[in-house]
Amino acid sequence: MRADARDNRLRILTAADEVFGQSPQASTDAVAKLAGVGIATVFRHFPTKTELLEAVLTQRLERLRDQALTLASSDNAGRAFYMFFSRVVSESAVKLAIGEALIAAGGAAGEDARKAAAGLREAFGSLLAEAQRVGAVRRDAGLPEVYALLIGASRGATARHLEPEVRDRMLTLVYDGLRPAS
Amino acid sequence: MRADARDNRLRILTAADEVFGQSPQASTDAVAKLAGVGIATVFRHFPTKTELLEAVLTQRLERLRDQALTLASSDNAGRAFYMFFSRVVSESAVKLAIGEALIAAGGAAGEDARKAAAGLREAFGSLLAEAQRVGAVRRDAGLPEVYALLIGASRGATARHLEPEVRDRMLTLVYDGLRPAS
DNA sequence: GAAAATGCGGAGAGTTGACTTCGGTTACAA
DNA sequence: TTGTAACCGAAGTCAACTCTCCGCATTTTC
Repeated sequence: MRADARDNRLRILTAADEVFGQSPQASTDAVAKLAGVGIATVFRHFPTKTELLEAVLTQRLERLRDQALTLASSDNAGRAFYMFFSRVVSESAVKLAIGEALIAAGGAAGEDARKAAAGLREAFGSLLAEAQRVGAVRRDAGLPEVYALLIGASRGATARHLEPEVRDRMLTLVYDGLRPAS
Repeated sequence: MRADARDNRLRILTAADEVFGQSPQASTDAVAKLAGVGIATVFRHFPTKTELLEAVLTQRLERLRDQALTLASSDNAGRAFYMFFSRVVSESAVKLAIGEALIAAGGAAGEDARKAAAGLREAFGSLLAEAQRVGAVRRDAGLPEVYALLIGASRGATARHLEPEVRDRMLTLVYDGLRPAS
């Protein structure tokens, strides 16, 4: 692979992350413009728009998974769990919007994105299990519902440009529901 | 207004609710087909697609507000609050998707929809206040964060066709966070 | 330093969807 | 019953967007 090609691919991915982050239904033109390349170049690297969206989504999911894995090796499992939860809610809102655009556009998510999503879910599961083991999260809470709550909280926070204080108070409510009954 | 015109308008609204409920980005053609009228008829009643979406959304929001008001006159404020919360989460998933499509399409929501949304929020606020008065919901929870939680839970439930049992377990977590510390 | 191969960019083909036009039809009043 | 005004639907316009073709530039290799 030629050096300029690899370079362009990276530039396109970065630009796509930025553009789709702001509006997941932006046109491919917009991505090309921001990346400073022609439209054809974008389509050469990512034959369809769906594949481009998927690449961006996969990248974001993997980044989150890595953060979860890093936190999992922390010595305070409870803190790690709640910290990751908060981080996802405040930062990853965009990712979910992209995932939805992808599903809406291409029907089903591609193999890579699916695998990345499963990886993230698994990493989050480890975090949850550890937090439950040390008594920071109630034991009767299963991964499916906690994960749903994570996604919901993220999307609720995105929906209307929630102010940080309101978001934090909302998370307080969520966390109080997750803690073991004292 | 001629009788057939009023009739058609109603048929179009019903069809639009159905079509946009399944896929908010459906074409106007699809709505016309389901309503059994020509495309021009749809555009005569709703000059732009945005207005059609807004009409559907407004209708749904008002329906929800009416349900909230009905429940508010119940004699068990706590039960009324949690029942409404659950109902919104299980039923209104679609409405949020429509609202999002509207915002994505038209930029800002129209006047009618905005007013209907405010009405719903206010009705929900009454429900919350009553529930707090009788001690069914903790007093330090404000309307903004509880409303954000409502929206988030709804959207989390929509995101991935959540199974009913998982959804209920998620709501258990949310409700435990909302109850006063025992 | 030049040939060969590979990547690049802009113009355009093809499709999709919002919105309009116009001839024919139907509801309502006299 | 009949005139007319409003309404209806099919076909058409127009803009936007995804994806392709082809001449040109750049990198690589000897």
